[in-house]
Amino acid sequence: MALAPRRGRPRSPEVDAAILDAALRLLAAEGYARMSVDGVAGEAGVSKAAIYLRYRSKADLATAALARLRESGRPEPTGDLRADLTAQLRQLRTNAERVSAMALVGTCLTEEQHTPELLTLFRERTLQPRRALLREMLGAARESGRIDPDADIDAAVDLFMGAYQTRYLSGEPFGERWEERVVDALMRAVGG
Amino acid sequence: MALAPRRGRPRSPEVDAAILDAALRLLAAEGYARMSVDGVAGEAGVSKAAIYLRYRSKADLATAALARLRESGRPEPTGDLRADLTAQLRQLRTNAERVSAMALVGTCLTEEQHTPELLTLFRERTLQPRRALLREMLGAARESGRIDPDADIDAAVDLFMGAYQTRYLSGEPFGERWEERVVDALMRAVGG
Amino acid sequence: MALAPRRGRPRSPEVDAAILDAALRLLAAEGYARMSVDGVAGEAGVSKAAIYLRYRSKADLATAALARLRESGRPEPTGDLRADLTAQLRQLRTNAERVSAMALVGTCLTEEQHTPELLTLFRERTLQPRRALLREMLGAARESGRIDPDADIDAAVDLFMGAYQTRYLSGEPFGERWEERVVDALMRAVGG
Amino acid sequence: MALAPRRGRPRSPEVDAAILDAALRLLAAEGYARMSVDGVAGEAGVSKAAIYLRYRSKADLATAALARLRESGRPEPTGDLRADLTAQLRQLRTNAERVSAMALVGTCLTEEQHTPELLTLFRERTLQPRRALLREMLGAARESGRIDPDADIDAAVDLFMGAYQTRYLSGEPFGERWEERVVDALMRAVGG
DNA sequence: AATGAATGAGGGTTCATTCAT
DNA sequence: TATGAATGAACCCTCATTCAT
Repeated sequence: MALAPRRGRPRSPEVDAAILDAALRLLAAEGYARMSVDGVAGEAGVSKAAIYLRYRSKADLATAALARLRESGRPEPTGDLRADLTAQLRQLRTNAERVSAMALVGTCLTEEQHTPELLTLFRERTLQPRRALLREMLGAARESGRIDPDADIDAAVDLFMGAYQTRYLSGEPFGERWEERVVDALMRAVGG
Repeated sequence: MALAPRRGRPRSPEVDAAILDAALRLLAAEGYARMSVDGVAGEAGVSKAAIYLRYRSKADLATAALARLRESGRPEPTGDLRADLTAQLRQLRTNAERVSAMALVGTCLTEEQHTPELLTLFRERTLQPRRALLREMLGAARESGRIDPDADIDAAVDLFMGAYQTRYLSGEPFGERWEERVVDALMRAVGG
Repeated sequence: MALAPRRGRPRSPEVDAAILDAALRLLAAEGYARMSVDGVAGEAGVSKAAIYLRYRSKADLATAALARLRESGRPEPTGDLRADLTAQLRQLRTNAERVSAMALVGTCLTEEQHTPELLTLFRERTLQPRRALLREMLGAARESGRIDPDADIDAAVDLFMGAYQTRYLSGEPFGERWEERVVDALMRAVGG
Repeated sequence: MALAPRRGRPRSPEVDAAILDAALRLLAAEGYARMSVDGVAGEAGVSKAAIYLRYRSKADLATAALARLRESGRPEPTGDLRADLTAQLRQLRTNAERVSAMALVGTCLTEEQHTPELLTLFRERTLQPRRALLREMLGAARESGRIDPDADIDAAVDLFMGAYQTRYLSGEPFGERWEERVVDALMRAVGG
C-alpha cells in the first residue's frame, strides 16, 4: 500500500489547508474582488509564493477554495415528506449561516462576467445536488401517491429553494417556526 | 448629499444624470469593487473631479446610483389573482433582466459588510415594495374569500419572491410557461 | 500666437523632463530589464502614477526616453574630407561617452526580442542619421573627384562606423591620435 | 568553481553540460536580467537546487555559460591575405548568427556595471583571439611586403572588426558579396 | 547528490482621492 | 464649476535564493 516514494521535499498539508481555509474565509468576508492574495497569505501564515506554487492565479485559488465548500449534515430523507422537507430547509438555513453562503452567492453573481467559474462551481457543488435531492424526494412521494399525481415538481423546487434566499435578501426576520410555515404552504401546493 | 448651491455656476442636470446612469451601468456590469470612478467618469463623459464634487466617495456615488433604480411597468392588479400573480412574475423577470438585477443583488450581498447601505437601499427600493404589493394582493383575495382563509400569506410571499432568483442561480433554463407553472403551484398553496 | 487655452491643471514641464531624464539615466546605467518604474519615479522625484499618466507602460517610457536622446554638437562638414571625418569620429566618441551610448546599445540589442522598439528607435535617431551624413560626405567627395571614383561608399561607411564600437568592445585603450589613425586608414581605402 | 568532490555521489557530467547549454541559450535569447534560474533548470531538465549546487549565484552560472562559448570552424590563414580576410569575415558573420553573438554582446554591455565579468570573459574568449589573429595575418603580410610597410595595423583591425557589428546594428541588409566589398575596401586601406 | 517547497523582496500597473489651474 | 495632474497605497505575480526531505 506504500505510495510511490515522492522525491524532494513534500508539500506541507497544513499549508495546503491553511491556504484554502483562509481563502474561503476571505472570499466570504470580502468577496472575490476585495480578497487579496496577500491577505490570504497573511491569514494563512504562509508566503505568497507558497500560494502561487499551488495555484496559478487568484482565480484558481478562489475556485479551489470554493470547491472545498462542503455541506455538513445534509439529513437523509426518511420518507415522511413533510418532516423531510422541514429538515432540509432547516439544514439549508443553518448551513448557509455557517458558511456565509449568501455572501458567497453574492460574490459568484457579481463575478459572473469576470470569473464565471465561481458561479459554475457554486452551482455544481451546492445548488444542483440539493435540487436533485429535492426532486427525488418529491418524485418518490408522487410515485407512492403521497402527493398529488399532477404536482408540478419542477415548479415546487423553485418555490422551495428560493424561500430562504429571498427571505434573507428581504431583511425581514425569519420568525418562529419559519421552516414549518414554508413547508406547510408548499405541501398544499403539491397536494400533500 | 450636498445641499443645492446657491452661488456660482449651477450644476448641470445632464451631467448629474449622466454620472448616475454610468455608475449604475458599471455597478451592474462590474460590481462595486471593480467599478472605478475613472470608469464612471469616462462613460459619463465628465471628469473625475466632477464626480467628487457631487459625491463624497465612491460608496456615496454607488448608493446614489442604486437609489436611482426604478422599476418600469409594474402592472396594476386587476383583482384576478392568478392573472395578477402571473403578470407580476413576468414583469419581475423582465425587469430583472433589463437592469441586470441579479448582478446588482450580487454586489449588494458581497458588499454587505463593507457598504451595507447598498443592500439596505436595494431592499427599500426594490424588494420591499414588491413584497408589500404581493401581501396586499393576497390579503385582499383572502378577505374576499377567493383564497383559503387560513392561507399563510407571509410564507406564500417567500415562496413566490424567491422562485425567480433561485431559478436564475441554478442556471437551469426557465422553459416555456415558467411563470404560469409557478403561479399554478402557488395558487394551490394558498387554496385558490 | 496664444495657444488654445487648455483646460484643467497643466502638466508640469519640470515633471516631464525629470521623468525622461531619470529614465534615460537608468536605462543607460541599468539596462531596460533592470530599470524599474519605481526607480525612475524615485530618481525623478515624482510618483509612479505621474509616470503612468504620461506613458502607458514601461516600454513606452523607455522608448520616449530613448527618443529624447539627442546628439549635441554634430560638426558641420567643411568640405575637407579628412578633417571632416576626423571631426565626426571625435564627436561620435565624445558623445558616446557622454550618454553611455554603448550601454544603451547593449540594452537595445539585449531587448531586440522583447522590446524591439528600442533598437528601432536607436537606429532611427542615432545610427541612421550619422550613416546618412557619412554617405553624403563621401558621395560629395567622389562627385568632386577628391576621392577615387570607384570607391565603395557603402563598405566605407561600415568600416568607419564600427571602429569606435569594436574598439570599445575590445577593451583596448584608444591611445593618442586614435581618430586620426583610423581616418588615415579609411582615406586610403577610398583613395583620398 | 568548486573542486571536484571526492566523497559521496559524483556529479553527472551530462547534467553539467545540460545546465550550461541551457544557460547559454537563455542568456542569448533573454539577456542576463531576464534569464531566470527556474528557466535554466526547466530547459536543462534539472532542479534549481542542482544548479545552486554547482554555482553560487546566477552571475556565476551566467559566467560559466559564457565561458563555454567556443567558436567553431575558424579558418586557418593560407597566406593569401585577401582570401583569408574574406574567409575570416564570412566565418565571423556565420558564427555570430549561430550563437546570437550580438544578443550576447548586448547582454555583456548592458551588464557591464553589474556583472563586469561577463564582458571581460566575452573579450577574452571571443574578441581578443580574433583580433590577435588578425594582427598576425596583417603583420605577416607587411613583413613579407604584400602590403604597404606603413600600413597601420592597429587601425585596420578596428576598421575590420567593427564592420559586421555596425552593419548588424544599423539594420540595413548585408546584400550580396558584402564580405568581399568590405575586404576590398580594407585591402586598399592597407595598400594591398 | 538531488528534489520540490518555501520565502522575502521587489516589479509593473491600477485606483480612490486630492490639488492646482 | 469643472478639468486634468498628482499622489500613496495596494494588488497580482515573479524571482533569486534557502530549506527540508
